Amino acid sequence: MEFNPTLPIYLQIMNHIKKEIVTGVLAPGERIDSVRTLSEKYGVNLNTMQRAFSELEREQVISTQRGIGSFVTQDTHIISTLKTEMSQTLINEFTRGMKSLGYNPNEIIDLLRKDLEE
Amino acid sequence: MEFNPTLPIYLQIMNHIKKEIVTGVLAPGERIDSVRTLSEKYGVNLNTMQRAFSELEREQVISTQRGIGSFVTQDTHIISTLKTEMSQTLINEFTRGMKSLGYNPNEIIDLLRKDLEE
Amino acid sequence: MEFNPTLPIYLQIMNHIKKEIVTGVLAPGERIDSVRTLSEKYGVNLNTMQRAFSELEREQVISTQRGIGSFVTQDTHIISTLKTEMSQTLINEFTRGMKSLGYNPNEIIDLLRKDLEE
Amino acid sequence: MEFNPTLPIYLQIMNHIKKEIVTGVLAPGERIDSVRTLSEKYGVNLNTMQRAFSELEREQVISTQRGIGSFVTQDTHIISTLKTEMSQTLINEFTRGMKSLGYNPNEIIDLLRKDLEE
DNA sequence: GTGGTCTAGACCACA
DNA sequence: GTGGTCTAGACCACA
Repeated sequence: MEFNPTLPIYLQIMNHIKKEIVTGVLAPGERIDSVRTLSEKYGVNLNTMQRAFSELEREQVISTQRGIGSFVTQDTHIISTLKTEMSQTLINEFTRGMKSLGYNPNEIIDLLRKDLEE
Repeated sequence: MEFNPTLPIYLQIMNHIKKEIVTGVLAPGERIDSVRTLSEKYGVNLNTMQRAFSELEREQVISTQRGIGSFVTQDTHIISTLKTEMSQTLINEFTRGMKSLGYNPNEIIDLLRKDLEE
Repeated sequence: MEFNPTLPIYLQIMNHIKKEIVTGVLAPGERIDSVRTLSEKYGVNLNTMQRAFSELEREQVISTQRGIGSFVTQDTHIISTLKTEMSQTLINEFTRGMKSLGYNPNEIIDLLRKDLEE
Repeated sequence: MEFNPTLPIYLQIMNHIKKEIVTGVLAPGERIDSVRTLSEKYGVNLNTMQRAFSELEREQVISTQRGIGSFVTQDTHIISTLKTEMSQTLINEFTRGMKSLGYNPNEIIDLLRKDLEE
């Protein structure tokens, strides 16, 4: 059995920023705090924050302009795709876990519905 | 922002054993491998495995008889409660995540249903 | 006027490795020296070499297996595309330079032909 | 492997001025801005600009008269030789690069011709 | 100020 | 052994 290692910090930061974009905390086109500012805010090394940013840029979620700063994408299609991807990941983790406990699809939906109706 | 630390290994082991009990891999009343055997099998320190066992015993999921061994509880009520607890944890994580993405209960159920119908 | 900065070392290393792949010095599927070995061979920091590798992997030119090593892609289509891209870059630099000196296409071709016939 | 260091700034400036002479932006015999003026325009140290000028003078591309200023050579033979030298440098870089990618002379000419015909 | 690159060195998971 | 992550800190180009 292999034990769960911690999700790398840069990935946790990426997820956090993505969530802020998907939920509108960070609006399309909005300027994001500088890597310096955020590295202090998150309490991580500058390089770690830069890695998060460069990966987010590679995924076209943000765009960076040297000497100016980084900005949330203005492409709402990318943002909606992001939301779908992130929800799909949650769904997959959930259904995989429930199935490994022995629940079938109908039971999973019933349990979820009961929980949400409370 | 705080980062997710790794879940302590003894808790990961506990969850793994609980899952085996809930899904019937380990039957009610069945003898469990010794702490020593399992610590080698999982590649963890003996103390770590002992901690997992003592916690499981405290939760009445297993019972240990000195000089004889450890056994899965025969109380099926405890086992079914265990299953409910574990599924509830998954449900909570899932709904919390989906809500933080901005989905409302109806949307969550719809997305899950579509996913499970595939 | 802006002055040419040095091409980042990790890009120079990427180009060097790409050239070895395109020319067959590194065969498809062949194992590449470890990042440690190469960082010593090239006299650069381990992190710089890792950056070169991770970018090459992102471009699917090499594939990396944790704990084992990195390998040249076996996809010959990727390799031939790589060759085309690299030659196109050289062609663009050349024609841009010649045109800025005042040569027209026919003159450029003539000069090149005379040079190559020597 | 040795890495490409940045071309010294005075050489970059020399090339830039040579290109302006070869392409006629600076006509034969035309007066060139003073070292002082140009060092500010290029944003470089006065000494750097002086070095560029003294090298250009050594190559007889410009001539300087104390107290009056610097002038582009009136010798069109020198200018045409300059053009040939600069194009030869581009040709050498290009053919060396293409050959190191594995192309033979005929292929190089074909690729260039196709590119220029577009 | 801003982001980009690089070094030096540590610790980790995996095989 | 192998690659992956992270920190601390330096220097750079660009605006």
